[in-house]
Amino acid sequence: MPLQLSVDRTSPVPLYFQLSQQLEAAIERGTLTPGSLLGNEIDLAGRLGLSRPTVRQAIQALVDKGLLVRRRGVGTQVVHSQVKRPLELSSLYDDLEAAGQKPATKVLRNTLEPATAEVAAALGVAEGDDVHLVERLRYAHGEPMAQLRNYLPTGLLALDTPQLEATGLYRLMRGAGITLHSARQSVGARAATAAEAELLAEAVGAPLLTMQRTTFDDTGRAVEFGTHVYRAARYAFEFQLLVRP
Amino acid sequence: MPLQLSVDRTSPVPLYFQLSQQLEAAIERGTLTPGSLLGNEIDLAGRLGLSRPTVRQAIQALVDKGLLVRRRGVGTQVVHSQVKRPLELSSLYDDLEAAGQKPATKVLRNTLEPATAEVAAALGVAEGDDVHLVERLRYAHGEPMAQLRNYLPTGLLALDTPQLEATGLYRLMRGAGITLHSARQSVGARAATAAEAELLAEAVGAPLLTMQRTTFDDTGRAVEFGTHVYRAARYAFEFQLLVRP
DNA sequence: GTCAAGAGTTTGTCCTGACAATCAGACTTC
DNA sequence: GAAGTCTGATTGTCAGGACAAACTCTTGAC
Repeated sequence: MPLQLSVDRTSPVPLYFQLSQQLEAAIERGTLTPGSLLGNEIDLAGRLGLSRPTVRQAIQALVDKGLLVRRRGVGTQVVHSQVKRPLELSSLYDDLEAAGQKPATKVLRNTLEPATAEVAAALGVAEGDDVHLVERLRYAHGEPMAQLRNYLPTGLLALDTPQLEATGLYRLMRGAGITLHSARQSVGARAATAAEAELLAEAVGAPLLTMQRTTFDDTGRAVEFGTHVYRAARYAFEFQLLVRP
Repeated sequence: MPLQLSVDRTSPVPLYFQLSQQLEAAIERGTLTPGSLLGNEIDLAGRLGLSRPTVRQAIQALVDKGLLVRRRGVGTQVVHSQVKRPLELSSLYDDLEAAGQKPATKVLRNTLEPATAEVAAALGVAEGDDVHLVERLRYAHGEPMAQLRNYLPTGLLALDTPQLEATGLYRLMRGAGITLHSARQSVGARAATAAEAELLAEAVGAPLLTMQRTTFDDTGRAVEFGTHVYRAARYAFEFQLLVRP
């Protein structure tokens, strides 16, 4: 009921964003319980000394995140469900780390190779052009988990093997000033080949989860193409998704 | 360059939505080419006889969809990449239909069953309570493609077998006035059991793609829990996802 | 020629105000 | 008692204006 909200007008952080974060924190903390009404926008604006559009912008951000639901004539309610996060472009590294499993990485290859037709098409370069190839084996709890093979255009990023073993590829890219925008993914399954079985300590023919992903930055340039193979017995993709209204 | 834009003020469709749809259509059609500037918001508003907030709302909708990128001091650009759609909560039926493969469905079971512990937990009902069980086999091009098993709480929807064979489950739910809000999914892989192999015309031990999904409506109520099995040789999940800034 | 400063452009944020559409509940009427 | 009807509450849409922040390009200085 108390629900302390306040904004700092001297801060460079936008007002709507401050409000949005405070509301999200209150939901996370349980101060705003699922199903509870938020109180109407006009009052809220008045109490905070903000205008209604600003308050609406803050609320809209949380509606887009799936945390709130608005109903005309009724009000804005906290959605009561196990919303975690609406599927981000996360790396396996981050996923594992978030799950509390300290991931380890072994770089198997880090070279320049001429692009095959498939890679060239995905990255938008000419066939035969040199591209970076990074092949890694990722472990969790000391067990091999996945074989990750990534292709990157040249001249985008310095790929340092020690760094690749210490963190994830996406972090390196973000750190290099590349703003990831979207990705096209394909998730399937197939039986393990002899080489894969050897590498992942599985039997030949064991089911593997496969993922192909092309990632684009905000200029539409393909910045990465990866074909990955996961041990199905050890890993599954978990995600939350929102229906866009 | 011409780019015919106009809004109909007598229409009940919101102005920002009319504009947003026209812009999206122009991008789809190729009239607005990737990388091209959209022209500044003030002018655009003036030319259309709209206010700037309305134009901004229209543009924002497309930015959220990943079709446009805004840059302060530069302008709004059409993102040039193969954006299709940012992963909707789509049913297999819709997916197949969109791919031009006429899907067929055979209902194997449509009964009431007591909920197991797993189903009860997913749907938020008591263990042993009756729930609907719908088991279907889905075909594409006359070939079996997937086994779909769905559990639904009672009293939500009339599950008519002929209707289930004619369309997808999600369409039925939407038609019954249920507004889908979010879903929690898990995608994995495993080897086919003897029963699954028989049903899907695969060999025992063949890799299968598995998906579990719990769907929630906008009140946070679980409205469906499904465990599905796809022939990995015939199907893969394809989707596009956006990085939320 | 190179680098820095400044001007102009464009989006980002925020305000005030107004009316419309929709929903829930109380009220009226039959 | 049941059905329709009205009323109040709340979000949805739209206008117009103002200033701030970030980017690009030109201009100027060295």
